[in-house]
Amino acid sequence: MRAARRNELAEDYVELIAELIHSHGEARPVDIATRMGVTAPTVAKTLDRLARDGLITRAKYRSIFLTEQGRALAKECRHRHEIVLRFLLSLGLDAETAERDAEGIEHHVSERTLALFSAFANRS
Amino acid sequence: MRAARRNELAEDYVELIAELIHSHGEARPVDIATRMGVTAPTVAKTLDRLARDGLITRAKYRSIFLTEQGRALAKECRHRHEIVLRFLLSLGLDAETAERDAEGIEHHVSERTLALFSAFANRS
DNA sequence: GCGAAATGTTAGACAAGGCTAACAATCTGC
DNA sequence: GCAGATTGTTAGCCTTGTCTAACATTTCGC
Repeated sequence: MRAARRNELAEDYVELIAELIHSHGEARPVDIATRMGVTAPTVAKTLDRLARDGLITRAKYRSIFLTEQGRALAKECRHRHEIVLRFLLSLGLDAETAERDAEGIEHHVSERTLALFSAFANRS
Repeated sequence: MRAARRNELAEDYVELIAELIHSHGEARPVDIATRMGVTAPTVAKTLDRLARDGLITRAKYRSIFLTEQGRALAKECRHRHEIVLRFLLSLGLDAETAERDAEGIEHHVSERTLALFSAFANRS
């Protein structure tokens, strides 16, 4: 039973939804589409999957809410993202590249690696 | 025109094929299936796509060859993989976790980050 | 050198993640 | 408070990546 593999897309959506709610007060599909660089129907279909998987709740033509589970995932993702980002910056990477790379890397670091990243960023 | 996004699966296959050719003298679907943890038909279909994309050549019931383009990609991937792996090890990560994380991370590091990883591994 | 085992292929199903086209609802500025 | 703009949804298509079932070929042991 390997499984439990990270669903990167779900993590990115949930993280973004949390961020939109925080910064805009609500998460609307149009903003998600813009930020993710996909079309509105793609967002709609993906949101349906997230709802099916219990990460969000939504109603037709209404903005999106995170479930308890969604909030927990978003928090965990943000935490991982922060550590990877701080680590890359402390290595000397420019802010823009650090942000881009962090988004790719954050889904692939083990707990152990994350701990080392965190320690490195803190001590340097 | 964003595009040119890395095809992780293609990279993993090509890297593995190069490795199998190097270590076993040839790359056979059965070994690819084992190493990738997928079934034989999945490998067959993926190999067809790689052939379509000009990365490998193959003939029915024969082992697989990399094209010039495939070899170039394999070389580039191996190079990236090596750097990421050495970097993680030099950070103090255990070999097994380093190998696993490197496989995930190698597809997401920019040239710039790679250079920093390399420098860090060399100086420490 | 033949029959069984191993390997490879084909066919067909399915889910995810993407798109365009067409339509429906909501919001906004007079 | 209505018309037009914006936003959201639905339908339908496509590719990728995965599987199982069935069949074909090659290889190996004797």
